[in-house]
Amino acid sequence: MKQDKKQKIVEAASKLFAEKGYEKASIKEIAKEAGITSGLVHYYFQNKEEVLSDVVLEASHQYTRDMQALKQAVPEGQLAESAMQATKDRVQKHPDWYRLRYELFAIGLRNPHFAEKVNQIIDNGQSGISNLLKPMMPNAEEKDVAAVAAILLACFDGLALQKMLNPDFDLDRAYLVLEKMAMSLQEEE
Amino acid sequence: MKQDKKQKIVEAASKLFAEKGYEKASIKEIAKEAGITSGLVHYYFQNKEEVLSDVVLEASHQYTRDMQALKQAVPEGQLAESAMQATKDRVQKHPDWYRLRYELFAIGLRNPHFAEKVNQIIDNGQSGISNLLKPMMPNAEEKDVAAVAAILLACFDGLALQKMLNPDFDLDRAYLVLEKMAMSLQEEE
DNA sequence: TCTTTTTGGTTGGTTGACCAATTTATTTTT
DNA sequence: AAAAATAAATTGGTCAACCAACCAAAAAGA
Repeated sequence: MKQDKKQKIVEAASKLFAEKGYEKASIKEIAKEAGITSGLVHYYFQNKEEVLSDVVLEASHQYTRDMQALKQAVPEGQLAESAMQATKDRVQKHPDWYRLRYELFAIGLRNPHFAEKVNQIIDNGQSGISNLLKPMMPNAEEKDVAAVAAILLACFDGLALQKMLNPDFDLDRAYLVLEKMAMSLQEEE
Repeated sequence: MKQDKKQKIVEAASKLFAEKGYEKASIKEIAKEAGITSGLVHYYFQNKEEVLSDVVLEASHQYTRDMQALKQAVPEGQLAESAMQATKDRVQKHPDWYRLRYELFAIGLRNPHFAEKVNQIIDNGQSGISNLLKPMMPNAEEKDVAAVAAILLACFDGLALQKMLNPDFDLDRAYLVLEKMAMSLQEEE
């Protein structure tokens, strides 16, 4: 029950942070979106920053959950291909997810107090990708696998950004080229 | 003279938008940073959004200028390598530049009114990279060159983000791997 | 009854927009 | 070239709107 309302607040905040940005999303609005009053937000959270903290935490878990769900739903041979496809589809299906992501990136960059927390979101994604990558690069050093994961993650976010800012952007072709680049790396090892 | 003060406002706004974000950087503060009073900001700009517009415009020009300067300063053979190095160095030398960039990305994503303008910043970077790439991929279709440029740009931004959020991130290794990936693409064509 | 949850309204402070008045620069007239 | 007139630049402050934080009291639940 308590968790219920708290969860609703985090969800409402995530949505509004993505839509209007952290600063412009007021606590009253968040409360309204969650179907409660503003006072209750302060009952569960000391201040707005604490709400943001929980939003960041939730965002970092979400990707891990999705990744593990995929891992269990798809045979190992097609895992890399499916992950790539799923990531590409996510741009169209959950633009708010990326909007929130970029909002949090910006907050992390300008607020050292949150940099570490926002970094967890990236780390989560990176280690998820690394796990998929390891079986495909058996001879590579762990650090190189991490580097490739970092690069792929950067591409996923960056290409999503370009597609969202410019609907004419050819996301499919970009992913085709990206796959080619990734594959070439595999053969070389 | 008129341009002098206007330019100062844009510079001050760029700095503060990068440091505190668009919403939290007040017009009074921007004016103070520029060494004037808030009323003058409204003399040159109708509202805060117009200031942001000019900041975006200036940001999109800056990269082009830097790119062209590099093109004239470095022999053609080392151009790709130098551009890569310069981009890597920029993370350490001008973190504010990336902070502003991500702030603008977030604004563009949540504000359709600015999406197109922010997209210009990306397009500028992309076409700059494309020009460097073309001589290296003579047999590739133009669309593929653009795709590679989009991927590289995404990597530059994403890796910079990771380095800034986490100083322990091994940027050098990531760039090493990235170069390897880019090179493999060249050989294949 | 006693505690937890929830409300609704208050408060001190900040902000963007706006403007009347003053100063500085430019042009015109003598 | 000095003086007068006009235009441009700049100030300082006002104002309504908004917000985060807070709290006393009501409602719900145990």
